[in-house]
Amino acid sequence: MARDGRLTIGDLSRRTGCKVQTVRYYEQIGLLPEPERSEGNQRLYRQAHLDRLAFVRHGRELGFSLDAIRELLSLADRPSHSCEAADAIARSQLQQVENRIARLTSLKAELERMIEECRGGRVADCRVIEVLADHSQCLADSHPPAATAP
Amino acid sequence: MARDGRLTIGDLSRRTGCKVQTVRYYEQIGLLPEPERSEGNQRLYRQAHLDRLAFVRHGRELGFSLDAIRELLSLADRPSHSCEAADAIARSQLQQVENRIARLTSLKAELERMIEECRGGRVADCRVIEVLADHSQCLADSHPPAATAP
DNA sequence: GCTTGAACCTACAGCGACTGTAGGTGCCAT
DNA sequence: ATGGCACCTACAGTCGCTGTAGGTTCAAGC
Repeated sequence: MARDGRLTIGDLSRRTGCKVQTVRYYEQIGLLPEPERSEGNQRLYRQAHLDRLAFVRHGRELGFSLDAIRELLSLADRPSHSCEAADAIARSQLQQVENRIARLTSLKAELERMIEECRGGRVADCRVIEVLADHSQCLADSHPPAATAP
Repeated sequence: MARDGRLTIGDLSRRTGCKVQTVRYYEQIGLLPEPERSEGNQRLYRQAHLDRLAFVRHGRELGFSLDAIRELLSLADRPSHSCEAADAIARSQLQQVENRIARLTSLKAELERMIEECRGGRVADCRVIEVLADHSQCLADSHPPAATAP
């Protein structure tokens, strides 16, 4: 830790579990304010930066987009306002999470069915390949794209 | 449909629900073989291309990565081999889907808790903001990054 | 035969949310 | 003074598409 309770970017990174590059990225896109610099041009952060970064990370862990977090931050900066907007953002996030769970649950069922019926023989008889090749055997709904890996 | 049962890229697109650009993209990354061309340089596909594309799309709907699909395709091309590898890919995919469901379920619980306790007052009292600001109130596990939108 | 307009072509930029690399500078301990 | 790590900037790459610009081909209608 730098003197006067100032934190280097590495300190910030260790305390939030957020990579150094990601901190710089957040600054670049305007999610974190530019901190002071040392004489040698290194970033020096204060507690307020740490709090703000923790807020961002926590939002990300809850699946909020950076845009949603940006909006939540700007709401948090005006504490006397109504929290209707924050509530709406959270509700929409909940809705999306529920949709994803539903979709993944049906994928899970189909994957289990595929695997269950694969008896470890030759590829020609493999249900995994067969099910993929023939959509008509499929329970899952069609076109919407699958979730990407986290 | 072009003559001789050949399909244009638009036909392929309509029959698989896969956008024209995406078909060209799959060709570019080597997931689909280059088809013949007409005299005017337009792609002409056969049934085999349609089957292969349907396989790819179905795999994507089940959440497989393009790399996993590439491997499944190469297995499908050698039908006399053991299907052990295909089974392993499907099992690993199932594992990932289960992990995502578990993670999303705990996010859902925390979002519900946040929303439940937000009584629509001022931002200063808003649980949504408060929970985001204070990680110690959190039930969700920490560092792994949140799922991205599907 | 000619015109129109949709469908096709290539090449490339952009999305979100980072992550990694190259090449250089600062800082601190020994 | 020197070693080695942490820091700096700038930019490219990841995944799986999607969109755009600017041009060509095709089929149908007149």
